[in-house]
Amino acid sequence: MAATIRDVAKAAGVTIGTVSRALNNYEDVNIHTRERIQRVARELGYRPNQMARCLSSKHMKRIALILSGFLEDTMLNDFETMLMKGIYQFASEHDIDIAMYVINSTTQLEKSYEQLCYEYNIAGAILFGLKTTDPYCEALPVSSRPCVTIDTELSGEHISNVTLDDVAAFDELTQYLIDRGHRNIVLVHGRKNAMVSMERLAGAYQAFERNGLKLTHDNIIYTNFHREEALSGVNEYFKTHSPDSVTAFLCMSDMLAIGTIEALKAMGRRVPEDYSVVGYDGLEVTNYTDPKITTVDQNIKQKGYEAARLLCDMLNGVRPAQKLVLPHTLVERGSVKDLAQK
Amino acid sequence: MAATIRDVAKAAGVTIGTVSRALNNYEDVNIHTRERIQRVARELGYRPNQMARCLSSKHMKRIALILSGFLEDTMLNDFETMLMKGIYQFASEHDIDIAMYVINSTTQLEKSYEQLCYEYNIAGAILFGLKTTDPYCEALPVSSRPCVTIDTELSGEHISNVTLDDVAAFDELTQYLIDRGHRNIVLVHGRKNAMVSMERLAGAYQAFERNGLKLTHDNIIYTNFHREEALSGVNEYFKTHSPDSVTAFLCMSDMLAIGTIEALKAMGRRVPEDYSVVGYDGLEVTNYTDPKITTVDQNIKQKGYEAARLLCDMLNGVRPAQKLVLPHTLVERGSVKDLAQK
DNA sequence: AGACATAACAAAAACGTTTTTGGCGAGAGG
DNA sequence: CCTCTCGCCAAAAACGTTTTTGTTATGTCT
Repeated sequence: MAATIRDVAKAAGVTIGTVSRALNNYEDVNIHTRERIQRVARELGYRPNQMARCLSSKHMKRIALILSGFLEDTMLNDFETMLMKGIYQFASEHDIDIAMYVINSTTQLEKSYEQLCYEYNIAGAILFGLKTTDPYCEALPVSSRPCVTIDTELSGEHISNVTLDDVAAFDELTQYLIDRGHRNIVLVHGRKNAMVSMERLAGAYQAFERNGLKLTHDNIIYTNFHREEALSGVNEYFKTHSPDSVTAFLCMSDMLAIGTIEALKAMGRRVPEDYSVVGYDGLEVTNYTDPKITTVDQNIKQKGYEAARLLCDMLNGVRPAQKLVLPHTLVERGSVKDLAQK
Repeated sequence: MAATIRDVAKAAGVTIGTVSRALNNYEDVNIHTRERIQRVARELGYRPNQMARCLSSKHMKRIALILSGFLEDTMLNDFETMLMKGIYQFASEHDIDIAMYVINSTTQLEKSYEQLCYEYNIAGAILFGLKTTDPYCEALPVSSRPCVTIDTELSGEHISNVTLDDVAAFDELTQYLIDRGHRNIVLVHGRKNAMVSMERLAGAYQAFERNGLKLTHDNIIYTNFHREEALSGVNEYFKTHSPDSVTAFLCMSDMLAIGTIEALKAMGRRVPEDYSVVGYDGLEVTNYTDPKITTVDQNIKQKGYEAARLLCDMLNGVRPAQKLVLPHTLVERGSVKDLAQK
């Protein structure tokens, strides 16, 4: 059986309170005693039980990563994984441990945010995957626990958001196509009521307007972010439109771009020679397709890292709640043809 | 503040002990009292604090997922994610919660397996990513805690393994190529000392032998499982071999297949028309490449699910430690040409 | 009727920490 | 010499549960 604090106390000839204060580097324990205790603890291989720790202590609570919709098959594994890598990267660098909980819209109804936090002694949380209609979106702003939402805009005294400027990024992506001579652009749209879709639409609209182009229902293909829908959507599109009515496809996600390219190839068209396609997200997979897809990298791993840092800073009171907008990166690969270039 | 067991006790006019036994459905509490307590608990939104719970109770401990090497950039994100999905799937179905810990070879030295388990009240664990040289590989067999290793063969009284028959699967994959008329096959090899590489090599060797083919260093390209190494490896290969000295590339992983295809394409060759390529793992990404890659699906999600189930069964004493070999699936896609077919 | 089992709960111990409060001796200031 | 502070540590309370042990009333058997 592993050593407890009591074993250390007995071996060092002090009480458990002194051991605790010695190991936590309190001031009021003599330097010699402290060192003796630390030596004994090391010799016994003592490690404080974390359960007991955060039970007793007021401020030794845990930080959590709460993932919503993780189990639903969105095909976007990369997102959560990258996020987790960023978060655990920070955690390992700062020797903190984070607890992960997977929830969904249903479990949010069964167990409130406060209940969840209380149940697991959660001092602060990072939340990802929240839909605007989710119950937790109402609970977070009124909670006294600091939290950081990723890709979800929520305001409150103790809420920070880590996002990127989706509007600007998508504007930039659209402009990128326009700059390369594309005037007839079809937008492959994501889930209609999703916040991200709305923002990206706004970005596209903004760029279209600025360049005197029109964005109408006629040149939008609607999907729910699934690859297959882009595939069938593109096929549908060409049933009512001539092949040369469009030169580029502006997709709201990489997966949609993959579906679009697949459809075009199946029709015997080449990318980017016949049609240009751009994606959005910066998934690893865009490196492995043919052609490699030009996309906007969301730097999701960095998002995770920054979210973790922000949360810890908030918990330590060294940084106020804030809205952090991370930079995005337009990654030029090989799926776009420059029409201007002769 | 959330309700504690004391609040429930007071509101129901009983002691906390009775509340605990009532909520945990013990026999020795009157049916009426029990129902009253449960009603009060519901009204107060009471949820037992899990930290306190597993501190006090002997058998209310936690099950853990211990991931080694998660933060190292292996580009195999899909693996861990799929695994986690399987595990959390089981967890959500059975209302148990699992704690995740990410470690690596270094942290294994700093904190022993037993210390880790004691520190976090872990009753049993699922381990993934263990290298054969890792310290935990010696600790697990002598531990009294049940555990399940995934893709790592370890024997011990309380150790189960969930694996697939790598040898047979790779044999089957090799035979698949041979059956389609391929005689000149180049093996794209993974990390040399890795267990999985050795097993897959054995499978390939076995199939080669059976068909009277020779597997020599001359037709093996060595890599460390990285895509770039396959890419450069294939280029190197053709510097010393004529283009028609080979018809198929047998890759030990999907990533290697992706790199191989990329190299071939860059040389102006077509897949599968000029060269056939097969992968191994069944990553989602093999669906998005061009051509889609024929591969062996490891059913990693199911591995996670079964591992979780097995561990729980072991903890509940309803299933002994065992070596579980899950089925694999050869997935035919479009990266192999049938030479026999005219 | 007396001994004894049983149902149903109360009371208290235990889990392993952190934190608060108490106490004692030594040195300092008046 | 008396008090006051302070360094240092012991003692005990607290965290929120589960589990063990005790107790009381009620019934059952001989």
